[in-house]
Amino acid sequence: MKASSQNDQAQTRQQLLEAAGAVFAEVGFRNATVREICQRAQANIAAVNYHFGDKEALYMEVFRYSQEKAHERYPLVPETAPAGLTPEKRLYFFVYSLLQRIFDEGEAAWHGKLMLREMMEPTTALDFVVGEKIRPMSEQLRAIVADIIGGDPDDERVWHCSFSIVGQCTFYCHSRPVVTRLYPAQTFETEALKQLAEHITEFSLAGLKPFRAAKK
Amino acid sequence: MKASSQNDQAQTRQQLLEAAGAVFAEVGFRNATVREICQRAQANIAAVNYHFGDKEALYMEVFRYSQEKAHERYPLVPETAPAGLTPEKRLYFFVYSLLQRIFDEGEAAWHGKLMLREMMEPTTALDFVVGEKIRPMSEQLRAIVADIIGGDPDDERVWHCSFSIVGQCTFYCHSRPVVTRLYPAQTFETEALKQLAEHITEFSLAGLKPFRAAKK
DNA sequence: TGACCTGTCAAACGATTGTTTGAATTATCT
DNA sequence: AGATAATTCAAACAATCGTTTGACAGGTCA
Repeated sequence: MKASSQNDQAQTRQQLLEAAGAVFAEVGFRNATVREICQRAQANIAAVNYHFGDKEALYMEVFRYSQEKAHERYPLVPETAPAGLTPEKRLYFFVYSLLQRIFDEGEAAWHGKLMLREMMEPTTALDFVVGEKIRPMSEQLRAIVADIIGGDPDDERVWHCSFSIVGQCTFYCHSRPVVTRLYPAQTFETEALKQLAEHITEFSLAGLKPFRAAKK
Repeated sequence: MKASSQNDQAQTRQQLLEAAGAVFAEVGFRNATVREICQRAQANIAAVNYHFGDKEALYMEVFRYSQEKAHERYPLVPETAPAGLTPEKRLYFFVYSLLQRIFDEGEAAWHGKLMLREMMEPTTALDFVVGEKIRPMSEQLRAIVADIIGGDPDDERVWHCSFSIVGQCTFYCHSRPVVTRLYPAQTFETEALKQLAEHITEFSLAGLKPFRAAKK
């Protein structure tokens, strides 16, 4: 049939992307095998090399693909939060959105996990994702922090405070195996994430206070 | 000669341990090759299997070995800080000691990096290190936090606050490639670590304030 | 000295990796 | 329908992995 064949063309590529995203996120680039990716995608072993060239090119494509998915699911704060909000409310939205990204269990979860792996063992994909995604998020957060404590978004104080906030969020993901062993009561479903976001926001808003009013 | 042979016996084992520690810390367990370890240790390819059985047994031995090294270099806070200190001072010592462990560049650095890798891809070694090292550190930190905000060290509030503190510390290590790309001004030598410890302590002490006095 | 244990070494083993090949199959277009 | 291009497939490729093997050297104890 015509329809199925047309689908198959793009479908194999798509299935390879999704299967590769899952596998790369689970075991990392080097530990991922082309055979398993093709098996999950119900494609032939040669499919990766035919459609993408080699394993590394597939990896880069997966990065771009997963970034789109993550962005359309969890847009940046300015797009999702009503304008004119207080900086404190904007901080809460930022934290909650970041936690959601990180702990998403579905397809959009690849991006978070892939980024975590990039942080440990950077490849050329990291430069891409830093410039494309992380830097805008950093500027956004630093703008919020600067609104709260005053001063320029490029101040060392603002940088360190924003790192303190992001560090609290990423910790639960980076150290998840440790957290679950240490404190099994901690879960990561929707309601728990909300409580976590509230805690981190409250802790951070209070933590920012001593850094206020240092206006030159 | 007698001496050299006796030395060689233990010496090969020792060199294997140190070489393996370096390689495992650099590229992780699965990506580390027995050939490279033996090459760095100036030993034969069969040396690992002869002295340790297999690659995994070597990995566990490296974990134990590096833990000893790390502990004798950066003992826990109660051993290094004078007793009777205020909880605020003890928190600073805890933060600074943790940062030192994490960013040590020498031999003792293996342990920190190996632990980071365990958190991403846990093996059986993680259970060992959590029970042996991380849990005591967690209890220590939660005792400090409980001293500051009151309540039981097992309160959910205390747990989350201690995670907020540790998260700030580990962030710079977990996300180091991102931090250096985003904010190249950030360095990690002794003086910078001290300033970082001061910032995190100040941020955290202020952040703890809203959680005080919630005594039942 | 001669038997015995310990440790080292080069060589090879089987398994798995990413990639390539050439034929078979399917879709596209005149 | 027939020719052409695109895609899939099983099989094999060379390279690398952890591990095993058997020969060889040196020290110990009878």
